[in-house]
Amino acid sequence: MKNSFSDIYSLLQELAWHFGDHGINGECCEDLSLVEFMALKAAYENDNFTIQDIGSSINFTKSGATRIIDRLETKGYVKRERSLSDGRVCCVPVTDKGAQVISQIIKKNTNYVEELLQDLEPQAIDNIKIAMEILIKAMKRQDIIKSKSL
Amino acid sequence: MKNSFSDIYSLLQELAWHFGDHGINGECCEDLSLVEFMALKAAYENDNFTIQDIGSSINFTKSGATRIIDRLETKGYVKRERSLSDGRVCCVPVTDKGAQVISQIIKKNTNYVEELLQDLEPQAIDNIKIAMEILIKAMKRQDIIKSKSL
DNA sequence: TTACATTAGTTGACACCGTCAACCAATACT
DNA sequence: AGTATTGGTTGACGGTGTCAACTAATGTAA
Repeated sequence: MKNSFSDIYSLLQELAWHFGDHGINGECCEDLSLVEFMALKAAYENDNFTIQDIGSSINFTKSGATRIIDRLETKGYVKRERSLSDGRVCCVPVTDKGAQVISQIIKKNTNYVEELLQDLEPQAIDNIKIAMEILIKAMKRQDIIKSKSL
Repeated sequence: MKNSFSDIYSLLQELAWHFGDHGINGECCEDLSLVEFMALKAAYENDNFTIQDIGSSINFTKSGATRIIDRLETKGYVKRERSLSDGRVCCVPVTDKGAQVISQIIKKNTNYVEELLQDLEPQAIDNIKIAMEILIKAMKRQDIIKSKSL
């Protein structure tokens, strides 16, 4: 049983490496690094996300977040808009071009996953999905526990 | 069904992020970055691995590999040894200290996974393991196909 | 044996990237 | 009004991987 955990860890490690910075997602798409993609996705999925929100959602300092938004802005994927209710905060709406690039990346990677798994039984595919959902749920719960204990 | 693939992709993305450079493994252990850990692990698991072997196993150029080995060497985790049969190649044996740090990291992360999953039924844990093995097997097969088609 | 080609590894210059600390401007507190 | 706080930006910096040029060892062929 103990051994199962270490197997799972090493499998996770391998998966993470493959889908991380240095694997298929290193190039990600056109002109986005993985970090930039994650930031863009965060902005895309959360209306009125501020720069610091984006930073903390990807574990960066606020100056790091500023720099990433700089890059995304010069690439035309987001805009900076001062909040009307509070002149300090910057909201970062995603432009049409940004939304387009996001969905393009997601589509491409979804296709990749489909290629990977196409030969499996529907049942097996579902099992994979369920297994990963359980894992991620456990991960998130753990995060909450850790953040409380600080 | 199509939708399952996109779900799985996004779950994979999340997992990879969590276990990647910026998540729990960003700090990895003591004084190793994730990249360094992967290189050290590659050297550890393969006897007589050369510097370029290590580089290609983590998708780096040979000069990148040299730099990583530099760091691992100054930290005392590997040694450089010219091959006796070919004076050009460097083998990179892992020192005792290196082996120790590797097993320490693996242990720590195994514990983390155990913490995550301890409340699950043994059956569920096994399912997770099986699901991930299938995924990785598919991944590797795909890699081979891709490398052949180049 | 000499001359040329190839291969493993190293190094200097460089560009990219995220952090830190100092800073500015807007808002909140009293 | 005056001070403290907060969101965001910027300059300086250190860390890191690449590229191209290099050295040294090996292979090849006359």
